[in-house]
Amino acid sequence: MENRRADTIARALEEMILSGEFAEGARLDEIRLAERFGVSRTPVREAFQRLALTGLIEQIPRRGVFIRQPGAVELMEMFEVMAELEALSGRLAAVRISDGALAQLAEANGNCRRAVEAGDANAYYDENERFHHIIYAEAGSAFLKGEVERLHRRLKPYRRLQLRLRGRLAQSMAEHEEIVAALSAGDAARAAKVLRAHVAIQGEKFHHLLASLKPAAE
Amino acid sequence: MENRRADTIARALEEMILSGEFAEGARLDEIRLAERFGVSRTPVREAFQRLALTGLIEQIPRRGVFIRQPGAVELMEMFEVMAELEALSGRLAAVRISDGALAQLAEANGNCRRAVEAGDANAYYDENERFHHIIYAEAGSAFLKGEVERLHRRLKPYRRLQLRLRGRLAQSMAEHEEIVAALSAGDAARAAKVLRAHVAIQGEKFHHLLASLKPAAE
DNA sequence: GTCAAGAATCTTGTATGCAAGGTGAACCCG
DNA sequence: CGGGTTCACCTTGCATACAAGATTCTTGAC
Repeated sequence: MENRRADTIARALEEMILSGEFAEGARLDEIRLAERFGVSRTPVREAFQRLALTGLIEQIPRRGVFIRQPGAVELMEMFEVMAELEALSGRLAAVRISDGALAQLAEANGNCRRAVEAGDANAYYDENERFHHIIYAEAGSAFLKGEVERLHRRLKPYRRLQLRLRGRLAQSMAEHEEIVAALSAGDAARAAKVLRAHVAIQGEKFHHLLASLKPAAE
Repeated sequence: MENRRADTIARALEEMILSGEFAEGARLDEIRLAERFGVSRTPVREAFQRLALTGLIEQIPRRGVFIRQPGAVELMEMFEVMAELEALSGRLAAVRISDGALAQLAEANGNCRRAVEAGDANAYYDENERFHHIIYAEAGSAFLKGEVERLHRRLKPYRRLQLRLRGRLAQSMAEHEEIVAALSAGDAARAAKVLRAHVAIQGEKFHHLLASLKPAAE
């Protein structure tokens, strides 16, 4: 579906940006990146086009492309939209999920619990990823899956960050239990409600985190 | 924010595709399009990149780009997601909308009513556009606005089509009245519910339309 | 006559060259 | 000495040339 090198570069760049390799507002030098990847400017420029569409970078004509980290307000907005899409996923998955997927969900959740007990935020994070992706898939809507996964990727680093908040792991775990219960019961409304809250609270937590870090921000 | 010519071409191509200028599955010839627009292949290829991201075309490596019209199932899925985003817009707008915007909404709705009485589907369509865009804007979330407008554009031709269904205009009009009432009352839950139904029913109507047109489809 | 293999051609993907626009610095004038 | 203007350099945007892969047509063999 994708160009060979341009695709590779786009993914690599996305990874680099999301992992915080570049400072906010920094300019991305086409030539330097091309040299770094061992290609010409063309595939780098194509990668820029894609990342600009997803909002990771901003292209200013005749000026260049710049790293664009969303501010606290925009992040809240993104989590807000994410919450709705997750809620929809849950509502659909509640009536469509297979027994096998339910078992996988329980397994991922078990791994999550063990990670919480071990205080291993990274392990929790990984299994949490798996947990949510199962729900996306079981919603049975290819389009929704694409949209929600796109936003999921975009919010990845921020979700990870807020997991560090004290007590958030345990709370998140409890929410997961509720989600599994609702899905197992086939209770669409409850699954939607719980998932919406589960995601929305992440946005709020993150907002708190930001506010405590830089009081004069935004 | 955009490249000069590549942006122009992307918009022109989007318009051409959405207006049904190309057949389903047709290949888009870079060279021919470049000649048609009077530019080289480069900006055309950049435009392709963008359209591929929005799902309008599909790029197959070393094969070319092809028109990709969503099938009935995918359209339903898209309307389903759209319904959630509209519902969120309504829920937020209900508590944030200004008096001025409410007046504009009432005005657009009045124009809609006159269009219905005149049986003018096109006029209704235009004012309907305005009506929804006001709600998107009044939700007060730049990110949500971007997402919902993107989907709105994508679904444009299909929404237009289903308006031709007998009785749909009057029904849609009644739904608009309810939406205005909910927003005026500041009733977030009701606004969300009505808007969700208003959009979801469009997907269903469209499905019926397709089913009646080609019984052996999908 | 049909099927398969190979070559020619066409198309995409990448590299590089060139032009236009913008930024920054230096120089001139007040 | 400060501010404004101009010039030079740098970066992006576009065009074109080149390479690699895919398709199709032709040719040959069975």
